[in-house]
Amino acid sequence: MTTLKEAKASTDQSTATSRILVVDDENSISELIATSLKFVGFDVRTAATGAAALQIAEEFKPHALVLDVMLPDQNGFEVCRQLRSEGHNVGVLFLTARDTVEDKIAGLTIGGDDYVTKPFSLEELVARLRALLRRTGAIEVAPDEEKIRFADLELNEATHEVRRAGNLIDLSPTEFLLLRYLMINADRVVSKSQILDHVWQYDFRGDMGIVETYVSYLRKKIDIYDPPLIHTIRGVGYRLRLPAKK
Amino acid sequence: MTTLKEAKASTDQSTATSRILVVDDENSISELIATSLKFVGFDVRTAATGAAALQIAEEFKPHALVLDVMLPDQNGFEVCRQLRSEGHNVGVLFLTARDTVEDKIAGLTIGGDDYVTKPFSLEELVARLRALLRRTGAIEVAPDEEKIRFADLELNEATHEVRRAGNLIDLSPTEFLLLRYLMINADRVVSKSQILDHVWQYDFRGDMGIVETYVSYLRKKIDIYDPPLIHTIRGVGYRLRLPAKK
DNA sequence: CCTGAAACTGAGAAAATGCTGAGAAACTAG
DNA sequence: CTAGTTTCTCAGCATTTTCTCAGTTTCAGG
Repeated sequence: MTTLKEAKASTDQSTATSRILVVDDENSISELIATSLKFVGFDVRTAATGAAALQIAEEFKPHALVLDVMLPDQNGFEVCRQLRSEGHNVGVLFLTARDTVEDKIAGLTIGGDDYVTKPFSLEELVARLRALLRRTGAIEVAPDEEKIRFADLELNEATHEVRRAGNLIDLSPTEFLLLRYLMINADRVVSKSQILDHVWQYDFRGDMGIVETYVSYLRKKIDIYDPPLIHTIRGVGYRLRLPAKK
Repeated sequence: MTTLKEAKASTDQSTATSRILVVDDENSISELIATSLKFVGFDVRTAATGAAALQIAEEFKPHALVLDVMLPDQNGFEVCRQLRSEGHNVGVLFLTARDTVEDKIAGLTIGGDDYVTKPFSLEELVARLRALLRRTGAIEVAPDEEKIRFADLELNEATHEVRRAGNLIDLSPTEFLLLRYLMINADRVVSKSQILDHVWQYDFRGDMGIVETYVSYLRKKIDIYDPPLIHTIRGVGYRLRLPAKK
C-alpha cells in the first residue's frame, strides 16, 4: 500500500524535471497556465507568438508545448510542423476554442499529441499534460503509477475507476476531478477557491457553494466507509487525511 | 520522441522496432504518418521525392516503405523498381489517390506489397503496414498474434473474422476497425475524439455523433450476448471491459 | 450556553450527454 | 442501371450531471 508521502512524492517528482513551453497570445491565459504549471513543479516559459515560440524553443529545448491553435502570426499546427521539421521531438497539447473544434482538430491526437478545449479546468490541463509526457517518454512512470492511492482509496486514471477498500465507486466527471485534486494534495489543506480554480473551468462565475455541494456528493459516495477521509478545516478549506495520529 | 516506452504506452505490444521510410511530397501527410508510426514504436524517416528516398534508403536500410504513387520527380512504382534493382528487399505500402484506377495498382504491386487509398484512417494504415512486415518476414510474429482476444471475443486480423463465443459476427469495415481499436485498448477508457482520430479517415469533418452511432451498431451485434462488454463512461468515453468486480 | 458565521444537504430547474430509429447520400456489385 | 450495403446526419427521448438556493446543522468564541 502506497503511503501518503510516497504518493505525494511521486507526483511531484515526475514533473520536476520537465520543461514546458506555453504559447498563447492572450496574456492572462498564458500567465494562468504558467503559474499553475510552475506550482506543480514544471519548468515553464511562455511565448505570445509562433515566431517567438520557435525562437525560445531553440534554446529552451522543451519536453512539451502547450500551444494555442489560434495565434496572431500563424496557426498552431504550422508552429508544430516547423518545430518538428527542425528536429524538436516534442509532444504538443493544443488549446482550442470550443467553436473551432471538430473542424481542424480531427487528426491531432494521433502522434500522442492531445488537445483541450477552452475554457478548461487546470486540473484537466495538468492531467492531460502529464499523460502526454508519459506517452512521449519524457518522464519515467512505472505502469502501476497510473493509479493514485491514498489509504484504501484508489483512483485509476487509465480506466477511470475509483475504489474504496476494493469497492467500485461510480463518480461523475466533476466528482472524479475533485477527488483527484484532493488525492494529489493528500494531507495538505486546500482552500475552496483553490479547488474552484483547479477543478472548475477557469471562466466559471458561480460562487464557492458549488464546492460544498460537490464535497457533499463525494462524501456520500466515499465516506460512507470508515474512516472518513475528507475533513473540513473550518474557515480554511478541506484536507484528505487519515484519522488524527496524535 | 521515438522510444520503446512509447510503444509500451500506446498499448501496442507487437511492434518490434522496424525501420520505415515514408515518402510523400505533401509535407503535412508525411508528418502525419511519421508521427503516427513513431508513436506506435517504429523507427521512421521521411523523404519528399523519389531521388531523396533512394538516397536515404541507402544508409537507412528500411524494412518497409510507405510510398505515394504520385511524386514530383518520378512515380512511386519507378522508385520501387529502382530500389529493388539495387538489391533492397523491402515491402512497399503504396498510397494512392481515390480516383486512381485500381487495376493498374493491383497489376503493379508485386508479392507482399499492398496499397491504401487516400484519405485513409491511421488505424488502417498501421494495420496494413504490420501485415506487410509480417508477410515479408521483417518482423517475427507468433501465429496467435494474428488474433486479438478479449473475453470470449476474438478478432482475426488476417481473415477479418470476428467471433463472440464462437459465433461468427458480420461487421462492416468501419465497425471492424472500431472494434479493433477498442480491443487494442481493452480495459482503458478511450475518448470519442481518440476514436475519431484513429478509426475514421484523417479528413473526416463530421462531429462525434458518428462514434455514438457506430458504438450503437456494434452493441447490437456483439453485446446481444452476455455479458455486455462495451461500456460508456459518461463524459469521458468508452471502455471495453468485463463486468465490474463488485 | 448563546450567537453569528460557516458549512452541509436536499430539492429541483436547467443544461449536457448519450442512445437510437429513420432516412438521405454515397458506394458496390451485379 | 438497380438493389443492397454502408456511411453519415439528425432529431426526439431518456438520463445524468451541473448548478442554485434555502432551510438546517455545526462550530468557535465569547
